Amino acid sequence: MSAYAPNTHERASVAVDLAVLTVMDADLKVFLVRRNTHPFKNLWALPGGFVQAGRGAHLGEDLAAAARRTLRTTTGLPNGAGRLAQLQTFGRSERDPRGRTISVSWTALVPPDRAALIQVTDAREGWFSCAEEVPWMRLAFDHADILHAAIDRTRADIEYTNLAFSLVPSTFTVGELRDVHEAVKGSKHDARNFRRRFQRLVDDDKVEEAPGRRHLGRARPAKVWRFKAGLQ
Amino acid sequence: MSAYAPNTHERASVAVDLAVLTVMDADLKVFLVRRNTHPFKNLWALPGGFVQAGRGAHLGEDLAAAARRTLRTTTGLPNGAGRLAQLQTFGRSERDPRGRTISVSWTALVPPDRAALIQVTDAREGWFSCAEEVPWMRLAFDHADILHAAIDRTRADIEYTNLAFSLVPSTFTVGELRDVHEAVKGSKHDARNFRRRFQRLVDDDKVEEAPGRRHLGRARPAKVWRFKAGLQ
DNA sequence: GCAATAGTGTCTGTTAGACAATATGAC
DNA sequence: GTCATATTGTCTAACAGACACTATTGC
Repeated sequence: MSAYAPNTHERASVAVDLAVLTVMDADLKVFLVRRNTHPFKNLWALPGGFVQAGRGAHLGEDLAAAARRTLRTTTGLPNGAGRLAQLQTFGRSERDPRGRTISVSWTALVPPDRAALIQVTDAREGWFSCAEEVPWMRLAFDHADILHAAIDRTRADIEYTNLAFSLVPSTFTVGELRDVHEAVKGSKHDARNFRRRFQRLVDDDKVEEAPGRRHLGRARPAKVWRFKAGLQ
Repeated sequence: MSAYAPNTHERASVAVDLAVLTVMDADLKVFLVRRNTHPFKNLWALPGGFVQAGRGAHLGEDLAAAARRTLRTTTGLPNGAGRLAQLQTFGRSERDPRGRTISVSWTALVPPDRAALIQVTDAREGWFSCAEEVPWMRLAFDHADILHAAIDRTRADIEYTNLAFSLVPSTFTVGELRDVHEAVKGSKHDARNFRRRFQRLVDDDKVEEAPGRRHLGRARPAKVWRFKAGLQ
């Protein structure tokens, strides 16, 4: 940034776009909204919004603040209900026919109990299966690229981060945690080997037993656990 | 991006800023330029530039194209001489006193033989040690944050990617490759264990022997190798 | 001979992957 | 009793870390 040369560069609109992900029914799902305005009217899109301008004494919004606000206003979830992480910035000059728009994309991981609270008021928003539905959908702008990047990143990160704990309720069973791994990876885990890795987290005091048991269907009830270490 | 509301968002300048890294003398170094204009005049900064506007039939520059151009014009290296990877986008509203500026930051890994070709014409640009010098320097804008993010990312990625091969010449010795790992990690490796990991790359046909030998000082000459698998 | 780096092999502990049997509760 | 899931243990292969010696050159 050696010189300020307003003639040689245009100023661009800056948007944040969110890949809001959750795991429901052992399936990775993304929250999409249907556009009701030009361009790409009636196509499904990632929820997003423009970074707010500063007015008066205000200096304008942080990128992270814009992402938080967008998650809040498009899903109705309170701040902090999802884990936001900056993903990648997309800026192809033709990506928005209205004019030069830079999209700073984020992943937002939402636990399923929070996701269930999102009021799907009409047919203009909803959850879609990343494995079954999304590959057949045409998304607005370059949102298909963004979504694929988000899924790839999540898939890579779940191996060596605590990200999976952002996709289960605050207390959970080993089976629920395994479902999250399997939904994100798209492949099955050996339940015994998974349990052994989980046991190491217990031994390392990353996870503790929570009161109660939980059982679905007519199976044996499972112990309930809570993640202790700080998220991240 | 549900609606286009020009009144509620400002248009921002979009810059690319580059953490140009190389390993020289077994030390991780970054290329910095000294600003000769307001703001932060005379402070050291990452090389950067604004994303070019479209004019006439041109639609304006891609973000990656802007990064390539900035690397070329600030270092004199031809396109393709460095490995560019998008890092993170910084957008604190007060990060540039001239007005709202979004910085899409990149790491550029340059092999040392290319880095040596960069003409350091005057005292307004040069290579600085990330371990010895950078921690004591005040950089322009939030470039210290960007540089730390670049170093952290490089340090994390070198463990499980082929990134190190972008920091050695096209043919190299095992010792040179080990120097790169040690410079990036900031810690020593056991030469025997490192050689064993390297041997696996040879067995997997990722690396092949190149003609000749290379020796520095009065030590035994080392075999010379070439990375076979495509970069990345 | 001395200094300096290149190059090789062993032992041990950790981890992942493959694999089967028993336990518990709903129905 | 049947069904469905929870829970536990063994064997093997791959890999990392610690560690010592010989080989080859310049001086």
